[in-house]
Amino acid sequence: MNDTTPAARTAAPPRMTRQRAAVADALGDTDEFRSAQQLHELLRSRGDAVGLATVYRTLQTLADGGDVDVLRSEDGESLYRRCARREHHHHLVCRACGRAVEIDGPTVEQWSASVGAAHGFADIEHTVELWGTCAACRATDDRAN
Amino acid sequence: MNDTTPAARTAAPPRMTRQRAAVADALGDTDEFRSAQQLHELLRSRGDAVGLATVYRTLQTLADGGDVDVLRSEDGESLYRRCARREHHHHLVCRACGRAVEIDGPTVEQWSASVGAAHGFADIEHTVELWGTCAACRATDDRAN
DNA sequence: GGCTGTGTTGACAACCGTTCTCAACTATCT
DNA sequence: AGATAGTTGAGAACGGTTGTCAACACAGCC
Repeated sequence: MNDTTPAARTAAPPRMTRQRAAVADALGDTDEFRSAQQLHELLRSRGDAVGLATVYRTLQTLADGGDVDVLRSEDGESLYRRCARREHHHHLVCRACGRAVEIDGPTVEQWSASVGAAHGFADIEHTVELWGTCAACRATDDRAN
Repeated sequence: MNDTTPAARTAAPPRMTRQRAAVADALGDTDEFRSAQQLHELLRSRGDAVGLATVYRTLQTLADGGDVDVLRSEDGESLYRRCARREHHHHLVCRACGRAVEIDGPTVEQWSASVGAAHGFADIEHTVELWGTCAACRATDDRAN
């Protein structure tokens, strides 16, 4: 009943590949939330192409490990970004370019827990995201008009 | 330059049909958020079937008119429900059954506006939803174990 | 009541983001 | 170098949603 691997339970020793490095690198560059498809395209245009499926897989892995934050755009697309801090936080995101600022919802955590309890709900999670148009994008917009 | 219709600008006089009534009725029944597909199935099983496309269209119309609230489930599906109040509010939603309670985020409105302004963002909107498991669903769950 | 004309419907195709499949590939260990 | 097992990628499949368009049915009119 003894395992051949020392780590026993965890079946998968992760492996460093060009593709994973490329995706991680692309995320490291920016403070903007990016979709899987955008990243796929970005990598392709950079010259080190990575299969779309691999981009999705890698992002999912990174997200599971807490290395990147995921959120859903207003039309349901998943957006990814590497945030400065790993602790729970929220975002103020630009609808147009994806640029984001990490913010705290000071009272949100406690509030959500107590509201949940008050109504007999358990395992409370909360979604708190702010959307807006950043100054840079507004400038671009004005110029276009 | 005069129109044949009295209302001029608004090109579309809405028309009451069996289908629209059925969808509205199905929404009136419950305090649970339901997906378009669930409603479609519900109507079919009730005997007064409505085409899936029509369900989607009707829900969209109702949502645009502020007659139903829409939110995205954790896996991206759109969920609809007729809420008691039309004013802006948030929800505490059961992950399992969709049952929802309308809640206020007392300080959220002001907070989001000021955070947005502080970072030079305009047209701020916020997404604030609470997810949990309601008492009834926990009971069902326990019984299953 | 019947006519008529325009908003509405529904079966089906198309779309789009995402996940699955599986044979070829390659990082890693020996 | 060779063996092993995790990884990749092209393309198919999937699931929710929207578009298409000919048949249909409300609503006003005769």
